[in-house]
Amino acid sequence: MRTTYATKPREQVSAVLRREKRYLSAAEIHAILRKSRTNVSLSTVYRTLDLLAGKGEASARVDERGETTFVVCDQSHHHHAVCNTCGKVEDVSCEAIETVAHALRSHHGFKLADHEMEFFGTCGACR
Amino acid sequence: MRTTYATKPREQVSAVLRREKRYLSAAEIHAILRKSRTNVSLSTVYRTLDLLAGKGEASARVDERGETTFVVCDQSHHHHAVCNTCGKVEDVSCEAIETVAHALRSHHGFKLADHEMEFFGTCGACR
DNA sequence: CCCTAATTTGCGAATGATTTGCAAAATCAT
DNA sequence: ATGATTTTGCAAATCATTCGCAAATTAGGG
Ligand SMILES: [Zn+2]
Ligand SMILES: [Zn+2]
Ligand SMILES: [Zn+2]
Ligand SMILES: [Zn+2]
Repeated sequence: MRTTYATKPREQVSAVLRREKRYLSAAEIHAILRKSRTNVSLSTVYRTLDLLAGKGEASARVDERGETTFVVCDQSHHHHAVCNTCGKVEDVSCEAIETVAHALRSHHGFKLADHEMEFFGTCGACR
Repeated sequence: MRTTYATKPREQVSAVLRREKRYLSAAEIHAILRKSRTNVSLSTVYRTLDLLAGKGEASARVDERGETTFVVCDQSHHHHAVCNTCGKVEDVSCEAIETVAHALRSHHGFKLADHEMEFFGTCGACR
């Protein structure tokens, strides 16, 4: 039978993501856990991140250095506004896509199936 | 003095991108060149791609396998519509962002500075 | 509780894409 | 052509991520 265990290491990785609310790499999460004397192996961090991403509880993004980073994430369709200063990520609802879909179809003959969107700027707290 | 030479290998890598008009990894470009008996080392393909991306003549994207891929690209701000069937990439002008910027500011207190957007679907030729 | 089966962990080794160092080859301005 | 400068190719080094496997944990009865 294929069940998934709720283990301590998994909860600890997940807790870091929920607390930080910003994109973190496996190595960063591993370092954060270490600092609080919580020993979770890097492999387990990687495996847990894959798990969370698979369940849609986290979403991934490759940063400029080529490292894959993760952030806790709403299950429903939405996009991310990332603060350039503090790194915090806010969920943003997806509107205006209907308009774009229509323009794509009529101007390019392109039938839109999916899309990705991400915003960068300065969040309210950092201004 | 810091000049850039227009060399044969660079032109050959660039030509592949201009001809294919789809996202290609360094390895794929290397393979395509090989097939046409054009010998350019993989290192040079990598270095040329970095160069093109730096000049804004190509834009990069990490595919689902984690490989960085490149496509020839207009210098001006725009987005990409990628065909799920043939892979061809079309440049799409950026509209509707004014609306989004305004909503981000009023609903989230977020000051938009930059954004990324990418579309996936079926192009006119593939329907 | 205690036991067993199923799943997960941690470690170190393997992988695979990208980078780097350096001598030889190519390019460019004179 | 000539010499200074930049680029190339190759092999070795990096570095994030994945894997294999024995030991440790978890879930669920009995
Ligand atoms: Zn902020
Ligand atoms: Zn959307
Ligand atoms: Zn197509
Ligand atoms: Zn835009």
